[in-house]
Amino acid sequence: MPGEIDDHGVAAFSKRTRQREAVLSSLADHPGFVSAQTLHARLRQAGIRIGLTTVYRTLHALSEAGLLDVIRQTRTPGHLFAARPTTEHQHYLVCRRCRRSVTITSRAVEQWATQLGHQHHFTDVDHIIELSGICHHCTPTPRHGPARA
Amino acid sequence: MPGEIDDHGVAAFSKRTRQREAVLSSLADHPGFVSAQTLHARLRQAGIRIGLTTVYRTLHALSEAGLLDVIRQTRTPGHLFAARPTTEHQHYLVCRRCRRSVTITSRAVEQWATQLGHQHHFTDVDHIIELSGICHHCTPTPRHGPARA
DNA sequence: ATAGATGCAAACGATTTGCAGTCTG
DNA sequence: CAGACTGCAAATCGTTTGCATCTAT
Repeated sequence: MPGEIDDHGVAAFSKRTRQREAVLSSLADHPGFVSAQTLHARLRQAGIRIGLTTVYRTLHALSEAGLLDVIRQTRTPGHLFAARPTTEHQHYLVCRRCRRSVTITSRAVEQWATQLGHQHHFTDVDHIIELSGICHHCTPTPRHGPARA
Repeated sequence: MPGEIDDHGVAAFSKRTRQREAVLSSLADHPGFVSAQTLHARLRQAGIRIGLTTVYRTLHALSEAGLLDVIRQTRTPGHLFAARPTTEHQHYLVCRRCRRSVTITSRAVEQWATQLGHQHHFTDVDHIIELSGICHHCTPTPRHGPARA
């Protein structure tokens, strides 16, 4: 069968549908983190007919399958999703303002986390590391005027 | 313009009330993490008359003041709060089943996070590290010793 | 044909807010 | 007394679920 579209290696679904293609495609194109709602809006703006529910369900299935990374920020409600760039466990440094993110790979921290689990007799240890800050693009330029502390 | 009083510290409250005492007291007594709702129930069961709203507001104020640690788990909705044991930044290894938690202090990771921010030109870098697993009390298969090598 | 996928609307659960009444400094 | 605090109810908000319909295989 010549000329097939990349399956994205998804075994999380048993049927191939237009909307699931769209979700994967959008996620692949946009490297940053998105909320389900934002993704939904993005898809609709792209002319794709898809329901919010489906977006949620697809996102959920994908992260279950380990194809997505999910993060939550302490003050911001909801989850943020991003396609997992590699098969390796990664973390991100996300800009709180523009949401631009930098991928972090640190075997040291992975090991630290795992070892820590063993030390405390925990099994099935999982870790979530969320780094956030203000990137240089968003750094409030030190200007003159009504200064604040 | 008026001289603003920049209050960074522990001036979260200006009045002392019965319910606030109770929240702080309960938090101090129970070392683990609690959800606002659970804390509320706990307080009521202790015979304290307090509204859920107040619990939320108090918890919020306390964490703003840096007196509490707040974590969120990926699948579990809501936040979990715990009194900050020391003034140092700490992390926790939380059992996903019984919620028992172990306090982790690692300057190495703190530095790693901070340095990472600098490397990527991020300012105001903050990090959230959540470790979870199944503690030995809750291990599904009550075997002796870690079977993994 | 048939199990899986979709989507709308309603349900949900956690958290917030409007507002009137209460209490502390 | 004034402003801070409280609490109920209603409003939000992100997410999930019921259910009837559609569709890929």
